[in-house]
Amino acid sequence: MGSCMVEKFRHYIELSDDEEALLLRLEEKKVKYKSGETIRGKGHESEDIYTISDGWTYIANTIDQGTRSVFDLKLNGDFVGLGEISFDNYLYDFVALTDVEVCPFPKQHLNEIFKKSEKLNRTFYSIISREQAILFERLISLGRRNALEKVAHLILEFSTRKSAFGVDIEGSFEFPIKQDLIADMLGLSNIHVNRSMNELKRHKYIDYDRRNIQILDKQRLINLANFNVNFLKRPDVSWHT
Amino acid sequence: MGSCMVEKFRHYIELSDDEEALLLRLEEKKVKYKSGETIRGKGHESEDIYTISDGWTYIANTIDQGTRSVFDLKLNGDFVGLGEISFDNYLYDFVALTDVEVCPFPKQHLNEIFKKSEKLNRTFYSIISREQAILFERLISLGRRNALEKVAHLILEFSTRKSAFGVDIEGSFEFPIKQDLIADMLGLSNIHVNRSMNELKRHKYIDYDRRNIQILDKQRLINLANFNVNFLKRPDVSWHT
DNA sequence: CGCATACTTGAGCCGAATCAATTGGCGTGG
DNA sequence: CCACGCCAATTGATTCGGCTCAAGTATGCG
Repeated sequence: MGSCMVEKFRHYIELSDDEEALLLRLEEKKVKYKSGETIRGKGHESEDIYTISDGWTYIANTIDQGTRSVFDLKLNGDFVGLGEISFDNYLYDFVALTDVEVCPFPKQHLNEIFKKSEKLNRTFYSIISREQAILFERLISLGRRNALEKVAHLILEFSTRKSAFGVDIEGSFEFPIKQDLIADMLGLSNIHVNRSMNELKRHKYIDYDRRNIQILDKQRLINLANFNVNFLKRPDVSWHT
Repeated sequence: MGSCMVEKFRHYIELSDDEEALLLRLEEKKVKYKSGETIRGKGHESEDIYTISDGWTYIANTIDQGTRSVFDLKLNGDFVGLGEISFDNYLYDFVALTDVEVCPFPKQHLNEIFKKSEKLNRTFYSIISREQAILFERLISLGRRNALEKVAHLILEFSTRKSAFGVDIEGSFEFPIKQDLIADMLGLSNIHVNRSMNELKRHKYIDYDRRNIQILDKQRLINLANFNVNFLKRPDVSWHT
């Protein structure tokens, strides 16, 4: 099978052969990690950027042995480290949530890409742009939504992010995330996450079991969460035209 | 006086004459806004990126006539719109907090810069990188700090951001921000922000009046807020070497 | 001097945290 | 194939931080 990354870029732009080759180079090396392993710890010096080729990972910060903030999940086709590209040491932990396969590559490869392809350079700005939009929406959740809305919004966010490139079978999708992790993403306690998810289930917004979620009434969920359907849309890379 | 932007870039890198000219072009046009004016409303189509040449502004999102999220303040020398570069419409409001002077310039100017100077291109990645670090720290505040810690952290953040390029006179600095705005940055009510600030004052962490804050015991404040002194440090742009 | 816009303070309430069990699922080994 | 043990999910009781509502006080400005 072709590279997930190349496929993803093809959603944004047309790729020349040279450009495809440049991208393929980012995924030459593949490394596997087991669920729960820290791929790259906070403070660890690293010259590498990563691509997720299979599985789920997350970026987090732990203080005080017990309080953790989870900034984002990184899925198949996402980059990790782009936003920290100018820091010598990684500021946060990068952890395998499921068993994963990731592709580390040196930052220098990016410089080469930037140099050789204006179009790819712009696409990377787009990608960072989208990452920032996700963070902004998370800030809204954390600051101004209650627990039920937070959980609802998160579910919609990942439903959308998954279905962007995968299959969306009747709103049902894989969601192998422990409630503790959701709690640390949303600034809640795991217990309250549980209560909120059960309330969503009880009121027929969603249904779920240990590893799958099904959205039963998407529109009502969107209303509840005040979900902005645009913020995850495919970024535009042709602002030069 | 020279351009603030050029001066700021000089903190990061050496600039050739050509590069300086490219940057100066971004600040050719200057526009003034009065305190409270919306410089560029959410949803408004815009081809422009902005530079702040004087004053304070903020980026925010308002829903429901009463719930607002303020993502960040943008000060002298900051960019606005970089992170939204690939969206046709601005996703959020950009508002003048004090009387300000801003410099709008078309996105196309950036493409030219990226094309002509690898070094400047990398510097822009660095700038975005730092912006992201600020957002991550805000996520920690919103998710896992209590009101007192949130306020303490915010004060330290802006103290640091101001002193990076300005003068830091005995920890006292201008802080013309209404408590409502702090509340909407931290996900609190204005009333609770008030109580928290007064508690910080009562316990001699800080002193303040309507427009200035003075940090009385920086180390104690840093401990309270669990402030990471590194996250705002000058990003590195030489990751290619 | 008077109005408007913050800032301040108090009382009561509520959403979410914490503490404390209990249940259920699943992998492992006997 | 079942029993054990672990870990996540669930449920209940209680507490508490921060919100809301409601007044009152500065501060600045025309």
